[in-house]
Amino acid sequence: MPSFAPPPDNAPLPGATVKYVIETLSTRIVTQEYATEERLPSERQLAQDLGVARNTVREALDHLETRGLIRRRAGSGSFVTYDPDGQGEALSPVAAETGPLQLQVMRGILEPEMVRLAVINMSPKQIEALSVVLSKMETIHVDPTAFVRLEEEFHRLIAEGTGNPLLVACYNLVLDARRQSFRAAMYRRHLTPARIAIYQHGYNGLFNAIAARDIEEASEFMKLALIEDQRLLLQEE
Amino acid sequence: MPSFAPPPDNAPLPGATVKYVIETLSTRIVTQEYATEERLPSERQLAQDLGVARNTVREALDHLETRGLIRRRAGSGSFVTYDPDGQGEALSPVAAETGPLQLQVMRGILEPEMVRLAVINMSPKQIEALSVVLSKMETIHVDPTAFVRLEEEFHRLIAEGTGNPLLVACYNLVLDARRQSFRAAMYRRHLTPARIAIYQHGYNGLFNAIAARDIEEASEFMKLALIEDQRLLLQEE
DNA sequence: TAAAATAATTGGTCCAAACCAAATCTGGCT
DNA sequence: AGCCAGATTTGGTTTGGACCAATTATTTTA
Repeated sequence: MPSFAPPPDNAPLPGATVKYVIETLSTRIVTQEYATEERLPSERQLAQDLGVARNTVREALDHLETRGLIRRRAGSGSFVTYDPDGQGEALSPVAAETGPLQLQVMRGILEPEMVRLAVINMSPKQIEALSVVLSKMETIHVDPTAFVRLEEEFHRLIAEGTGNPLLVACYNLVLDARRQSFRAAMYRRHLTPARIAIYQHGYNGLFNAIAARDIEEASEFMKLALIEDQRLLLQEE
Repeated sequence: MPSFAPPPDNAPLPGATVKYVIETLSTRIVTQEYATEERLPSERQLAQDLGVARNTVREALDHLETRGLIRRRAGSGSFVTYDPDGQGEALSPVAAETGPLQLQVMRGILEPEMVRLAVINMSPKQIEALSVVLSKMETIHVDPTAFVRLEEEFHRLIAEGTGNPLLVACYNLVLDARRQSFRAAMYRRHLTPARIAIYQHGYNGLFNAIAARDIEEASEFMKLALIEDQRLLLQEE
């Protein structure tokens, strides 16, 4: 008989160990805990540290490699290829032809519903991952590039929290377009420290609403973040 | 020291076992030794027959699944999805892992808003194109495959009618997933002539609402079509 | 000191076993 | 017949261990 209570967390629950490792490592990479070009610990070491079998670590690394976050060399090690300042990241073609207004429209459709689904479906572990990203965000006060990157990770985690692969795929397109828009905005120095502080406050509220499983509150915060982005992206000068 | 003699073959040589299994199985599938829709032997059986571990068989099956040759259902078996009669348009990977319920959720989010934007933005020429597809649909009374294809075209035109490339890109993913779901539904002969007639009536009303620029009416018809699809895709037998 | 041999480390591949959850099959009951 | 409970089968996940091949570090040797 299945129990109503959520799975007893903290240690990876059966059937989700690989995902746990993927989450853990990709977060460390995106947050530059493992810096670009850096060698990450050996598979055997990671296995021991994370308390899983080496096979499991390998599966996770396979995933990271196909996602282009790392590259592996036999006998040498696994190296971070993910580059935050990736000028060279190939944006999907749709991102190029999507204007800021069209982006906002699409986000306005997806995000409020997305966060509702996420609030309902996110596991404690996923919420924990969210909090990790949030706390990293709170340490940033100036660097717009780093902040936007973490913001994106935050959004991605919410999308994945819905458990809907189709929604995740769609939202990835949205995030691509968003990244492109923000690149221009950062170039114009619109993302000032003052603005960053505003965002931090908003995301903090959003996270608390999610953690408290308050659907409407979370949806409202999501809309506020969207409006804030709108101010940033659509302002003309 | 490497030996001059060629590797003692017949049995897979070390370091190429997975490839050997992939080769063997994909050949059997493409040559229809395992026919389309047929269930192939269980993983444990294959492992024994081919003289390898079940793990190795699984790795090979993973590969075949991502290549779209087979589909696996826990507790049921692995089935050949490869269809030599070229209909086999490669579905995007997300379509494969999207369940009918998840598809419905995503459509419920996108379509009502999408049709609103379309009603506002569609040019007379685009509406004309819609009417052409609609009249083609009305000539079909039996053939589910042809009808579904036209239906998809109808939806695609609406998406393009929004003038939002990002939305179009997202909705293409949705249509991919929808096509995959409908494939199964058609196989189970759920799309009967009676149902087709119901759809035709609905699409007719939807078109009239769009042509009349009646936003709310169009959105309502769109929701009705979605509910009808829901009946078709989520019905159990 | 420089080159060569050797050891240690690292990712790559494969195997064997155990357990889970979903789906299916089976036997007995009404 | 029809239904239901339990045994069985099937894919899904994870563990742990063994060996290989590429690389790097270390030691030995000329």
